[in-house]
Amino acid sequence: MSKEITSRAQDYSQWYNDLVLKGGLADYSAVRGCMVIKPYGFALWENMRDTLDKMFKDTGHVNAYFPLFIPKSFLSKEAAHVEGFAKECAVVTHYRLKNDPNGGGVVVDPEAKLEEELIVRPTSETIIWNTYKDWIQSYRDLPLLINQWANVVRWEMRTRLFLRTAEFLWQEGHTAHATAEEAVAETVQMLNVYADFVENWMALPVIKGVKTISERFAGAEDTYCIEALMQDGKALQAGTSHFLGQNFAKAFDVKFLNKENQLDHVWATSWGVSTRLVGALVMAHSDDQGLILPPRIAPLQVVIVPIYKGDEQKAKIGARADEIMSGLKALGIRVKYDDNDNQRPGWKFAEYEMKGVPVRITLGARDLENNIAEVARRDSKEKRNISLEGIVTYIKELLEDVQQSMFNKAKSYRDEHITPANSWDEFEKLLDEKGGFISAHWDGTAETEEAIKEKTKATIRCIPLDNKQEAGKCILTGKPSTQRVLFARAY
RNA sequence: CGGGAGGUAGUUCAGCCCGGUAGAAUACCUGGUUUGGGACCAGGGGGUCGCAGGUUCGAAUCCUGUCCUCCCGACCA
Repeated sequence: MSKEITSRAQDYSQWYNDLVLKGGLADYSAVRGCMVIKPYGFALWENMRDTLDKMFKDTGHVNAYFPLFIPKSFLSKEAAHVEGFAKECAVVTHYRLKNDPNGGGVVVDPEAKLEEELIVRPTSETIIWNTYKDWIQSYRDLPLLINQWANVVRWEMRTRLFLRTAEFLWQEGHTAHATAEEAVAETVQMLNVYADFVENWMALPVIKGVKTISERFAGAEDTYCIEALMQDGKALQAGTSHFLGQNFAKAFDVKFLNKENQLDHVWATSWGVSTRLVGALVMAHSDDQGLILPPRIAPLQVVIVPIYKGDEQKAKIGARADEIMSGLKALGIRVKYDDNDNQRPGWKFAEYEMKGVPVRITLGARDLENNIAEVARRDSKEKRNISLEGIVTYIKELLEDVQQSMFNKAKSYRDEHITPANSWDEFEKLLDEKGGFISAHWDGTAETEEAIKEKTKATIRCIPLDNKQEAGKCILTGKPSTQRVLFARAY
């Protein structure tokens, strides 16, 4: 069968690709580094997007949209920012094509060169702050709490479906505040929103923390992050929230009059999550049979597969399935009845397992006689015969249970893979043999961080929030340290 | 951007070394039998061999260029 999946043990990377492609989430495209998100994958993203969007609005944010193109000069206004993004920007230099005089189709019209080149946004801080300058005059205009859903382009050398593509979809929040304290509070609030979403909707436990200076967003004073752990023991940054200080306000001259009638630069934040979350979801939960999607964001939560001989049985089962469906739909459950004659039940079972549908109901003629249905859950593969009387309630509870089980499973895996290391030998051994997060002392210097990365490929993923303070010695240099930080190899 | 592998039917691949009418399995269409874990029989349709040049009487096959993908590295969300 062409739909077989490479096992995790055999080739983890290929397993991931197989899931994305054969699970129907995305396809490669004709454009280097760019993917086509297919309807099933997009439905998943839409569920994530809609949930997050509501959470943003519940915390007082509104949506807006800023241009795809950014004048080149904008990007150079904030030194650290341009440093961070210059190497991966797509640049528009011309605005017109013409027929090739040599007959080779169309060519760029050399006459149509832009006065100032346009950058395809890798992120929107610059164009947004250039705009905020006009929107903000006094403290009464603050805070300004805006989010945008958009695509961005970062010209990556090496791409992977969802995890790193040249173009990706995301949201970016950009807020302006009167005080540093308020901006920091916003940064932390949005980090908590992300953690809440990823844990409670994606069933994926995260560690909240702060990035070291070298891992910080280009142009930020502080970068907060949520870090998740994948099944191969590698960490994945699932979201970031930045306290930008007054860096962009100064670069774009955004000032406001405070209550004391004094002019001051505003304080900023930005925060984002992207379609990378889809990749995280796939890698964290799925198995060798296919995707396993958490019920709360699964495009399809329940599928009903009928088993029948002849039209008469099919009609009877169909009628009963309709009742179950309307019961489920009344509770807001996303359900599909698959009575397609072209595939046999066994094929459908395998297919919906591949696609990670959380719950399957099998309804056959034999079941109708006994007034039951077979209910199978995707996460544990457990099957159980359930009386048709209370099946709707049972399914509702089962979906909650699957959601919770998925989180618990991922959490115990994660917790088992946060390991303290107290010597360099132990540190290297853990990285190579166990993987996951390694909690170790670090002397706080960028040099040591870089040296460790050089030697082991492991980076400091974060300094956990509310980290325990304890005296110790740096894992590499032996210099004094006040706390442990989390190291890991990462995506 | 460096190293390696690859691109032939919707999909997975054979054919290429040694140039001579483009193949298999699966999927698809029709009819029939089936249906509790990826059904079976019979018939049928489908490919500018990634793209562009070149060599040749003749190119999927040889040569050059180019695009895309995968894996490994450097860089990064």
